[in-house]
Amino acid sequence: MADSDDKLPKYRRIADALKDAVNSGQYAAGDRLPGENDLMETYGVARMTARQALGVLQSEGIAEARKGAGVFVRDFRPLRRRGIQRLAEAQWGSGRSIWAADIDNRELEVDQVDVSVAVAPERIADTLGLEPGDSVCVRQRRFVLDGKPVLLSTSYLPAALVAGTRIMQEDTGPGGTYARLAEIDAKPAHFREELRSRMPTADETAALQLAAGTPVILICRTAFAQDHRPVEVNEMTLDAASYVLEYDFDA
Amino acid sequence: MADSDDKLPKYRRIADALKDAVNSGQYAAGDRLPGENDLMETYGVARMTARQALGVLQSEGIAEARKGAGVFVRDFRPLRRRGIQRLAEAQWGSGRSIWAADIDNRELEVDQVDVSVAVAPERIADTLGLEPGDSVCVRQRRFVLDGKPVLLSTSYLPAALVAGTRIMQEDTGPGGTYARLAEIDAKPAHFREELRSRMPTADETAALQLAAGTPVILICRTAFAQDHRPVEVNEMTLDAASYVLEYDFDA
DNA sequence: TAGTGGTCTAGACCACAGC
DNA sequence: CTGTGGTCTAGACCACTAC
Repeated sequence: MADSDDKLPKYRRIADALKDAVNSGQYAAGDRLPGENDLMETYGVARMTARQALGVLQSEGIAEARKGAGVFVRDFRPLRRRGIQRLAEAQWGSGRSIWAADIDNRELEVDQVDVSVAVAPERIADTLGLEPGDSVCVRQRRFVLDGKPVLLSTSYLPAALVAGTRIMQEDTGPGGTYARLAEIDAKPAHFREELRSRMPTADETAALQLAAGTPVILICRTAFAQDHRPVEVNEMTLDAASYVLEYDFDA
Repeated sequence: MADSDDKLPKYRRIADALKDAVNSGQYAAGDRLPGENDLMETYGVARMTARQALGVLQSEGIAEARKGAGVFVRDFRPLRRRGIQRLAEAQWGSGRSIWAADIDNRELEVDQVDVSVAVAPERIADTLGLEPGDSVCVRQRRFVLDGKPVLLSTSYLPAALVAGTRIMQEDTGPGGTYARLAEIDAKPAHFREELRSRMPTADETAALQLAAGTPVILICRTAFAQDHRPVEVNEMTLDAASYVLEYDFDA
């Protein structure tokens, strides 16, 4: 109701009607919506107009087109990421992975791993307090939930610091990178996370298999040792539809 | 270079060429990009195809169309919001607004204020531990930076708790709502912020004057008193292009 | 094979911006 | 006023999906 369509373009009215139908429960998550041909007939519009209406729902993240099959209502069951508890020393200090703190009885797996050494990009060198041209250990990973990629992570550590440690290997051992840093007198004591959100690039869309209308959340985390020296920068790219981020803190 | 266009659709190639030109600095923020007519001529394509190419840049938040004028490269200078320091008691305890912690020598102003009493929505009643049908004080505000709205905030407090206090007025006085809560034995001691990101609804697009291709960040903050009783829920909607969120914490 | 969405063309009229 | 983007039509061919 309240279809106060003064002079809304046709495609907006059709889109609004579809959205109302979805919100009213007429179509549930996973259901197929009326296709281009259906809309052309129902509303007496041209193909491009029906298409544009369906495009609105896709760009708002409400629906998802599957080639040759139809347009479907998207599901939305995000993972809860506890920003602070997950990095408490009790997590990795006890040999558990910090990623274990993310799962709500669902499986979060590492899908792709790549470890290499390279010259530090300028912004990383700045943050880590390195000289231009210094090398860093680069650890790239992709995380998959229920078969769908949800997170890309690229971690940078000063090569001079971590040379010869298990951090240079694909499997960093119990407690992960942070437990290993603790063993070489570089135990993380303080973290800073910076968050942004924007629409994905084509590369990100491919790597995370993102539906149209899904933003990404960028997290840049810097880990500092007790002496305030930065020891790691971790740049993450999250499928925004797959995550809720939580931060708990005192006044 | 590296235009490895195997079988990319025309509009994607045109879009990629434009993106390269933007990234290489050929077009700076605020510059006008080649219009539909220019692209039709340059690439020998139909109007809808040129249009689709420009649509890619807009939906990725790179460019912004202005009716009757052209398509322009968007500017991007986000505001830094320090999630934890800004809520430290030292902020509001000293009579300063928590919003003062957001500005980087730029003006953040309240644009619209509305204070009312209403029945608590179900999710709010749940979070605040109220019975269904209980009333809440609802404080709605819009914040503007450099003339552009960047943040919508709706704060809910139990009506029984704040009745008769300055929290029910538009101007809550020095230190704001939290300072007033402290005066009635409900001083916030702990906070939880939950973050999501998604594409905006039509209402949000209008209220925040969002360009196409701009996501919103949703923050739901719950404030707890010393005795762990929830005293406020604040739902915020941020223009994602206007904000960087920062959280600092110890291991 | 029939139907779906993805891409593309070649036109059209409109509202709005800037000169 | 001219040019811009916004909307819309009526066709077309393709690749893919499901049956």
